[in-house]
Amino acid sequence: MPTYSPSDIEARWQAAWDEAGLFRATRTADKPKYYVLEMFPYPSGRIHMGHVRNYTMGDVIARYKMATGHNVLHPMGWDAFGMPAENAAMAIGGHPKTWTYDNIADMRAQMKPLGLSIDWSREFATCDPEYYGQQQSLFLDFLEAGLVYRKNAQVNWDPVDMTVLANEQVIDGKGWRSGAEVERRELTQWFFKISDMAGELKSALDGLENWPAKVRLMQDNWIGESRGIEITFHRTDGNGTIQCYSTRPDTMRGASFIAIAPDHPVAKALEADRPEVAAFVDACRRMDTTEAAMEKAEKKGIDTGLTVKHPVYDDIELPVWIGNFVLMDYGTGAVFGCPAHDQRDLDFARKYDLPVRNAFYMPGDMTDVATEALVPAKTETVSFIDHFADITDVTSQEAIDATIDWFEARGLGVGQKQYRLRDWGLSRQRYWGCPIPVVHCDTCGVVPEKKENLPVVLPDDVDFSTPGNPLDRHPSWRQVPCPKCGNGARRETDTMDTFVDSSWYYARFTAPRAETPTDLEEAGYWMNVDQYIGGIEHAILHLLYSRFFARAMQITGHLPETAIEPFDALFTQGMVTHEIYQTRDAKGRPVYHLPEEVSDGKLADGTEVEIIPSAKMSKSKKNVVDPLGIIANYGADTARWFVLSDSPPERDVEWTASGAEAAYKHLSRVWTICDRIGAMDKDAPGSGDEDLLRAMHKTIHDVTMGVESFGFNAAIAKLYGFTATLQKSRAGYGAQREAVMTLAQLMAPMTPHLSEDIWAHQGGKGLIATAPWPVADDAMLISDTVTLPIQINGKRRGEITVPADMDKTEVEALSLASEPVQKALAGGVPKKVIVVPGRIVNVVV
RNA sequence: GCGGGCGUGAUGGAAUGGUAGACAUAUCAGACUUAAAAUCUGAAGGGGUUCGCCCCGUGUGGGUUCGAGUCCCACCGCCCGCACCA
Repeated sequence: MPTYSPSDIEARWQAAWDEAGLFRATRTADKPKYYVLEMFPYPSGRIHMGHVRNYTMGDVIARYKMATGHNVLHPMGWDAFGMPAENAAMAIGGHPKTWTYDNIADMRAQMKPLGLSIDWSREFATCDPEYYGQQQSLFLDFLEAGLVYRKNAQVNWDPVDMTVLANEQVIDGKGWRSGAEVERRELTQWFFKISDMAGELKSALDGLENWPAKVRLMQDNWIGESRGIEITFHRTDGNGTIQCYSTRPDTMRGASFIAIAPDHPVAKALEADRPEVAAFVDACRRMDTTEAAMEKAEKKGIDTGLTVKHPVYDDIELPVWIGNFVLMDYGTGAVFGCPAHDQRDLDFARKYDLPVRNAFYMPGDMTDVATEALVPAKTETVSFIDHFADITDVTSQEAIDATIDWFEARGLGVGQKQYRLRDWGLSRQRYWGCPIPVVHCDTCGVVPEKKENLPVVLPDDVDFSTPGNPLDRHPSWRQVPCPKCGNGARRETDTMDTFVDSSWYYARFTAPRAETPTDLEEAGYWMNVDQYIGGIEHAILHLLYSRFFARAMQITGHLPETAIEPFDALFTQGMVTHEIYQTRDAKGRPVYHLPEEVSDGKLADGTEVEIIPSAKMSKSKKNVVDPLGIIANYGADTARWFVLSDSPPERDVEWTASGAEAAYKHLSRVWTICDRIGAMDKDAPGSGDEDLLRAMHKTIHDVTMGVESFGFNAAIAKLYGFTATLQKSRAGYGAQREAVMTLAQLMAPMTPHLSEDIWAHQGGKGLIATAPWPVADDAMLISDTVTLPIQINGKRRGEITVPADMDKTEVEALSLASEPVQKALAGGVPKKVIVVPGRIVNVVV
């Protein structure tokens, strides 16, 4: 047999799997189903190591589940709409559509050599009219169900991408993709009513036991529940009321002003008659264009001259101010200011000389608030000053609850939960996205497109020579008859946020060619996704939107009731990182070098490079390793083995040339062992058969546990260990053959090609991919004797080997008789002896 | 500021409260070779040693326990998420 030659092996077995149709999923009644899904890729045109790691993990699970008797669905598709296609069209010419489909073809060709157990017959791209047409159909159903609406709102405007962003897409005041400072603009936009489900999306997090706690917590914080009360303040001029939301009604006695948002209706009403108010409101709008500026902006206000009555103390009147810090879209857009117990209110009060009144003091310290607000922790007890609800000796939280009850009982306010989560704005002023299927008619208003007219297909003849939305400039595409009255009308030119596309693709995979968005029977069988795998960067956006969509699809009859939460288990994998190699040019600017240009810390011309610690692979830093190169040199199995080794899957793994080399060496070693065993004398007696088989069963046990618990690195360590044992074994042919075939099976989820080859060489029946997973024999896991460490006062001082089933008292007697214990006792009597059967003996002297 | 996580050899990392450092990398030594590479075998936390062993050791300090990397408390450092949210 020649040396290990992955390129021959891999192509051959991939063909064999294809021919057997091994990964094509169909419904069956005789096996439990298992749906494993990795977050589908954006077709950038090239796969990177992150993809390799992500899909390899999913593939390990899929192949393992297949071997353990599951009916596995493991699909793949393309998250194909989005800005890069348009940017490419603008930068290098061409069309987003050609660019995208060419990339998909390239990437599919790059992925196939990895030998993933994917059902390619279910493949689709979100930019296929077949897919986005169904998405438009969903949109219309959501619209009818009141889950989508249109409103005029302040939106986050990305001035570089020239489009609107969702709140979730604004990071540190900058666009998530362009990095540009986000501006506020007022536009009419479509919104998903995700905020209606805030409470449900939050409370259901508790049920997601197989999600990382971190992701649940991030979503929890993002949804952000607060309990409080909406209190009615009556205007002293008799012109109605102002509603204020507060989480601290217990400080009501200290209320000394009301602050309303610049866009509050009361403020807007004053603009016409009061130029100084209009000027202030206008300044608020113009000055605070960027999110970043808003965060730093000084707290400013203007007195409206209006006053309201204190809801409890009739004799107190509170001035109404407009404050630049009050947000119209949180709570009621109006707050009461209690300077004594809120730092921001105190700063505001000192600046504008408003009264500061304590509602309570710390026990034993009746000092009035001066420059620092008195804010007790929820569990702290404070001394209230003649509190109207008559509370004494209660914690801050109890005071809040009692006050809410008191207000509600008198009809002065209503207890409420308030969420931070806002509705999801989905309109984007882009070409390369799913058209929003509505028509604007001068007589009928906004009219949904008729379902029989779906899909509303993107026009191909568009011009990218100027920035902005080419659909807007298209000569004819917009002109359509109104679906209602038939008169001339205009198509909506906004397209959907690309996060809409990825919010339901998992459901579409269950019936990718259905003529409705989903097929309830297929979805009922395959959903939910049993194991979802992807990056932590989607902890909020994609996963929250998908959870909303699953609920919305259920309401509109597109998913069965069982599929409320789409992803039963979630695993967030770490990135693949690499060192960065840098030199400086004549002007001292950094110049980066690809890993293959560097050896021994030097370039080919001998220049030393500066090594910058490992970071996410990125083209700009040139710290990238191309999977195709690795596969060409070492084969897919080596790449797969490496990305699973060394680091726990949830953590980052650093790609090193030596590590990749080591993976290849190991696979070669396994190959050589298989070869050696094949050449063995079949009848020659061996020695140590039982030891080898015991080690084998222990490995079956450990690797199974490792794969089940996403401990791939630990499983691989055990496989290294067993390989070394097998390599040194002098056991007979039968035992060695059994050992190497089991080794191949245990490695098969990670290195499927090599495993198939070993299996075939050793005369295994059929394909290893379909062979049932080995089961550890419990009897072989228990040995006859066991070596127990002996501790004296908790420190290891020796060991004894005893029969595994030896009685506890006998073990104790033997331990006491052992040399180290005798030495430590020096003729005395131990204070205590602890014997943990099969584990350890501890003697306290 | 609020919420959460993590600190283990030169490096990546193992370790249901039970022999800390598995496995891998890098390093060193040996075998094979004219030599190198490849391959194989072995060493290796720090310090001491009369070569029997002994002492110290999982960020720091305390605690619980027969026994703590693991549990509890405080502190230090790093990382992540959120933040004008009333």
